[in-house]
Amino acid sequence: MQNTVPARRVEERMKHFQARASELGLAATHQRRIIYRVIAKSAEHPSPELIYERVKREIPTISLATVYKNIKTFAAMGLVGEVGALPGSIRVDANLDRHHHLVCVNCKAVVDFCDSRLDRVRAARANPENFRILRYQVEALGLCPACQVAPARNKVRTQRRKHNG
Amino acid sequence: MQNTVPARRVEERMKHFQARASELGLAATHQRRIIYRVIAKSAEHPSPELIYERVKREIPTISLATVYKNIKTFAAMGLVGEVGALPGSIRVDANLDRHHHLVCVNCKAVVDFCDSRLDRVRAARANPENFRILRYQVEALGLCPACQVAPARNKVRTQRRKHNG
DNA sequence: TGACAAACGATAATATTTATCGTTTAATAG
DNA sequence: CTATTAAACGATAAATATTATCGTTTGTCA
Ligand SMILES: [Mn+2]
Ligand SMILES: [Mn+2]
Ligand SMILES: [Zn+2]
Ligand SMILES: [Zn+2]
Repeated sequence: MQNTVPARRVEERMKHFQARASELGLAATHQRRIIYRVIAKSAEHPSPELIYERVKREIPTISLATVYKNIKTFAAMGLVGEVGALPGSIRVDANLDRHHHLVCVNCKAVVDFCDSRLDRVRAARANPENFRILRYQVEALGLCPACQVAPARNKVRTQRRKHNG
Repeated sequence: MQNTVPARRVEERMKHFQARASELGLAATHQRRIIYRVIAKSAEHPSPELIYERVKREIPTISLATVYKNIKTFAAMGLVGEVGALPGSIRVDANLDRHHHLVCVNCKAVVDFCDSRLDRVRAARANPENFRILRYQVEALGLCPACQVAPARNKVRTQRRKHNG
């Protein structure tokens, strides 16, 4: 249930990452490659904390600060997206294609939702506040299959644990 | 520029709040009335911190914990909404009518966006993940008028300040 | 008006994110 | 290939955001 992205797609993303990083003058350090790969391999929109946990398996000396710094750097450069639909920690997205999200209001699972009709969403009238609208983002809020049968308990944990014994 | 709701509307909301609170067996304390009124008077989707600042003007001894506890209580009972479009602190919404939001990606301003076409947003196909979709939520991300001319600096502050001299 | 559950205020604890700073390392010029 | 150096890293403190705990106060209802 790790919601893994196909290896072929992961390699495509790694190639794109290396190419764009090079163009942007972003040093391709070992840490950055591992951090990005962890993000690219996951379809679950992982939190910084979860990314940190997984990167630590490959680089036990990695610092949480390094993970945060690089998530922010990647996001600022458009190499990853930040999903901010729920309160709590941010969720990171390697999928740069136009898409929307299914969000479980119970366990906070976030799943990609590709749908042509959602892509075409636009307001009927110009907004009276005169915002310059850059893009529309749709969230379909509801319950994931697991939470439909057992809506009581919350499955996703984003929190750090002091003692992980 | 306080983005104030008309007094008539505020009084309607207060009436509704009192009625629903009574129905729900929620004690109508002085603190709760003031906290709710602060939320009801604002159209800017204030953060808990901002609500706390304003409530303090009327109840200088109010605790930040009381403000948080009551925001959560109100939200759990459906008396207010929580807007979670941006990272950082949550934003509280007294407007319970069906509506969407304009969000400034620069200063994080959140403005109500009522639009019939957005209300009718639905996916073209059933979602392959079999979520039970409860509602669709649309955010129009862009730049508010102020940030279109001066996109550099961030105007909204949600943060506490240690020294407020 | 008194009893009691609920709510409050103070504050500690936890969770999330960013800043600081000394050390290490990737990039590149020679 | 090595020296230089700006960038990145790791450790950790600090800032910010939210929740929990607990003793005191207050609203509710008999
Ligand atoms: Mn996604
Ligand atoms: Mn609103
Ligand atoms: Zn769920
Ligand atoms: Zn703005």
